[in-house]
Formats: sequence, C-alpha cells, structure tokens
Amino acid sequence: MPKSIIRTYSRYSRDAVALLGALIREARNERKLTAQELADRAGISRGLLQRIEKGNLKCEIGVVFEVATIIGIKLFDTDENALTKHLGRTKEKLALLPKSVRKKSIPVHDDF
Amino acid sequence: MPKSIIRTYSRYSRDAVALLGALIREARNERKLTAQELADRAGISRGLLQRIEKGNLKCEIGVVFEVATIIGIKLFDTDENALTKHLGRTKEKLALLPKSVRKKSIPVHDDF
DNA sequence: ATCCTTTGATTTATATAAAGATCATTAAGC
DNA sequence: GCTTAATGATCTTTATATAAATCAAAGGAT
Repeated sequence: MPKSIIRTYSRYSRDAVALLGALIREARNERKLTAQELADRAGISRGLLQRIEKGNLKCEIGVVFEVATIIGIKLFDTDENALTKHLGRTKEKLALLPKSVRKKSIPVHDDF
Repeated sequence: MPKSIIRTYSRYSRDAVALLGALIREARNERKLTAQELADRAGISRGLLQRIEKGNLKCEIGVVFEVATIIGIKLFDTDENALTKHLGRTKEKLALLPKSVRKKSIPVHDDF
C-alpha cells in the first residue's frame, strides 16, 4: 500500500462491519466465552478479536467471517446451506455471461 | 504478523467470501462496468478488485463491503435499512448485558 | 470491600497486503 | 479474421495489519 492511501467508506459499509462485530460480541457473551478463548479457537490474537468486535474496517475478511462462523453467525442467509446453494447458482450463471466487459468504441445511436 | 502465521478457514467462511466476490463480479458485468472503472469508483487498484472478485480471504473487510455497496449488493438483509435497524437493536441489547465474561473459579455442582 | 479475572489500550517487530507498473492472454466488436 | 480493450498474472516497493507482550482499568464473584 504505497504512498499512504486514504480510504473512504460509506456509512452503510461502516454500519455493516460494526453490526457484524457487535453480533460477534453479543454471541460470545451469550455463550460465556472470554475474548481469549474465542481468539484461541479462531487462531488469532486477542487484540485482533478486539478490533473485529469493535468493527474495525481494516481486518481481513476471512478472519472476520471465520470468527463469525465459529461463534455461530450465519452470513447472508438464515436458513442452513443457503449460502452454498446460492454460490452454486451464481457460478452457473457466471459461466453463461460474457467473460469481459467492453466499451463501445463509438457512442452508439441509442435510438428508440 | 510475526513468525509466519498459518491461518485455517472453514469451508463456510471460504464459500461466503467466494460468494460475495462472485456476486460483485456478476453485478459488475450486469452493469457493464470494467474492472478498472469499478476499482476507480471504490478508490482501489484493479489488482485488489481482482483478488476481491476471486474471493481472496486476506482482503480488508471494509474495502470488500465498500465495493459490494457501490455495486449495489445489500449485505445481511434484503430490505432497505434493515441493517441499520438491526444494528440499533443489537447495541441496545448490548448495553443490558454484562460487560465481561467471567469463568467460575470453582467447578460448579451443576446438579439437577 | 476485596480479589483477581477480563477487558482496553499501547508498543515493538515482522510478515504481508496493496499500489503501481508491466507483459501475456483473452475475447468483444467490427 | 483483425483489432484492441479488458482481463489475468507477476514483480517491486512501501505502508501497515498482526502477534506478542505489557500495563491499566473495569467489573464479576466472593
């Protein structure tokens, strides 16, 4: 990440990450697990779990999802296996779509 | 990240990230945007967008969510503003819960 | 009220993610 | 079939996320 990149995030994105972190903390408390215990189960440091629960935007998505999964939070869908099914359907659809997007060289006469 | 940490991810987590990436690519194609264009709108490099669409687990969650948001993918819920409402409710609940989890010093006689 | 576990915050060292550039490959549009 | 834009892949540099350790503060349990 060269030359000090400044990132901006929409409110929606910030809320989404914050929500996920709050859900994790809530679930952890309900299950009576300490931060250290959950961190150990996820194979991460307690400090990182702190940042995740706080809704830090710079955490690796894989780690955040893994913690959520371990603590029992269903991502995207509530019913079982819905995610996998959805993934399958999406991949099938992708195979039928154009492999690349191409701009029209000349502005088309979009008449009608 | 000292001493070369090896991370493991559950299939569910990997699928979830892969799904999100696939959804982003699908939406991008439907909207006839090039990778460079979407990357520019998100303020990231094309290379990073490639990794996101490929379902790379090491990308920052904030960036992934931001791209998803920009391209119009609703996170967690389908109906409008559901996320924010959910966040609000969760935060209220958190205020009522114990601030820390504590292990029983002596194994309790869990009799019944 | 006291004890001590849990959590919050900070610091340092290090592994690595991301930007930017470049080249090869693919495939849309003509 | 050509052309060339779009994508895929790789390399280097640099900023930074993370692990680990430490200390302070908070708050259950007794």
